[in-house]
Amino acid sequence: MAEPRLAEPGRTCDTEDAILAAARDLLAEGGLEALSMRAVASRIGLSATAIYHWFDSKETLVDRVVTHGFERSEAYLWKAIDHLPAGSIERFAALGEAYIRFAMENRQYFKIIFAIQPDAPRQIDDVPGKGGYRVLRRCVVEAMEAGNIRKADPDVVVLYLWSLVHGLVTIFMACDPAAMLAEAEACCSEIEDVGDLTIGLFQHFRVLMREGLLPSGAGAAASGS
Amino acid sequence: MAEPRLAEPGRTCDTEDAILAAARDLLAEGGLEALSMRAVASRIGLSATAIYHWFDSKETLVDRVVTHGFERSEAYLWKAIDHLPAGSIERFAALGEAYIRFAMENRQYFKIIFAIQPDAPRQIDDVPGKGGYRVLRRCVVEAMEAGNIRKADPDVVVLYLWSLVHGLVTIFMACDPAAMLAEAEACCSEIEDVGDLTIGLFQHFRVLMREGLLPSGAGAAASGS
DNA sequence: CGGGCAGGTTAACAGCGTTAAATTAACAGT
DNA sequence: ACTGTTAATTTAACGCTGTTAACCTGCCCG
Repeated sequence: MAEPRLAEPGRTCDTEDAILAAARDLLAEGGLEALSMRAVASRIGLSATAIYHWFDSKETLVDRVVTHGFERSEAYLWKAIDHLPAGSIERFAALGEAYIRFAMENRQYFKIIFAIQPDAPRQIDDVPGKGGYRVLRRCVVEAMEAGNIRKADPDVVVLYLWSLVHGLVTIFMACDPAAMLAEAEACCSEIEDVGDLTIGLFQHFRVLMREGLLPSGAGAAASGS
Repeated sequence: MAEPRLAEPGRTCDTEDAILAAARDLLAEGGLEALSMRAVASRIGLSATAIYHWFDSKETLVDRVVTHGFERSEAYLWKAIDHLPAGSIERFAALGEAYIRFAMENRQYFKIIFAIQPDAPRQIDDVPGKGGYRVLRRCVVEAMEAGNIRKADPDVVVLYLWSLVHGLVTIFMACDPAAMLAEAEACCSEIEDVGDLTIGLFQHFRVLMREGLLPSGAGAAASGS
C-alpha cells in the first residue's frame, strides 16, 4: 500500500513523523484524553500496535510531542526581545508577555509538562527552562552588568521572575478569569481573551517588580534592616 | 451483612463517608491513577457500581475529595501568621512559607486542582483561593493601611504575591530540584527535602519582593518614569 | 535460494468508567 | 398482614484504554 521508503540516510522514517503529527493534532484538538494510541493509528491508517514499533509507550510518544512543541520556545522568546536594547529592563516585561502568550498558545503542552510527571520529576532541561531559562538568565545578567537592576545571585532573580509569570499563567489556566475579574476589577473591564487579560494583569505587576512592595518613601533606604 | 442505619436525621450516610475516606487514602498513596472506582469500592467491600448511588461520576467524587482537602487551607494559613503583628510585612514571608508547606503536604490535591480542569475552568472559590486568597488579601489590606507597603490596588498585589509563590511551587513540583540546585547553587547545598529547598529559595526572594529589581540607589526616586 | 529483519497485522488481556437490569431489605399505608 | 415504594446494592455487560504475543509480508544481503 504505502511506499516503504526509509533507507534514505539523513532522513527519519516517514511513519514516525506521521505518528508525531497525528498525535500533535489530536492533542491540540481534544487534549490528552483525545490522544489515544488507537486514535493516532487510525488517523494515519495503521493499527494501534504499529506505533509500538516506533515508540516504547504512550508516555514516550507524548513526551516527544511535548518536547517538540517546546523546542520553538527559545526562538519565540528571543524574537520578542531582540529588538529591545540589551541590558534594559524593558526586556523583562516583553519577555514575560511573550511567555504568557506562548503558554496560552500551547496550553495543552504546558498542562502536560507541569502536571503529568508521575513521581520522578523531569530534568529542568525538559521544561520550558531549556529555552526560557537561558534567555531569561541572559537578560538578567546583562541587566546586572549594565547596572539597571540590583546585583544579586542571577539564578535567584531568574527564578523569581520565572515563578512570577509562570504562577500567573498557572492560576489563570486553572481559574475562571471572569470570577477573577470580578474580584480584581482593576484594569480589565472589557477584555475577553484569557491571554490578553493575563497580560493586562502582568503589566500591572511592573511597578511592583521594579520598585518592590515598600512604600515609595521608604524604598531603598531600609535595605539593611 | 453491614448494618443498614441511615435514617438518622442530621447525619450523612456512613457509606458516603467511607467512599470519600477510601478515595482520599488511595489518592494519597498512589495518586490519581490509583484512584479507580473499583479500587475505592473493593477497599470498603462494595461493588464499584454502588458508588454511583452516592456520586454521579468519578469526577464528582474526586472533586469532593479535593475540595475537602482544601478546606483546611484557610485555617492552616491563618495559624501560620496569627502570632505576627497585623499589618506587618513579616506576615507575607510567613504566609508564603505556609503556602509552600501546605502545597508540598497536599501535592496530590494541588496537582489535580491545577491540572485536571477539562475546558471550563473552575471558579476561583474552588481553588486554594477560597481560603488562601482571603487570608492573603486581608494581610495586604492591613499592611497598606498600616503604611508598611505601597498603596495600590490590593487585588493586584494579592495576585502578584500569590503568583510568585504558586509559580515557585509549580516549578519545583515539575522539575528535578537537584538539577535546579545545580544551576542555582546559591543557598542550598545540603538541603534534601523539596519543601525545605523551596522555602529556602523563597526566603531569597524577600529582598526582591520588598525593594524590587532596581538597584539600591535608584530605588524609589525613579517612580515617575 | 535462504535467512534476517523492518514494518505491519490480528487476537487477546486486564483494566478503566459507566449503564441497565435485577435483587434485597426496610419502611408506609390501607 | 398484604401491598407498594424507595433506598442500597448486586451482577452482567458495553465500549474504551494501553499493552503484549504471535503471526504475516516483503525487502535486502550473503
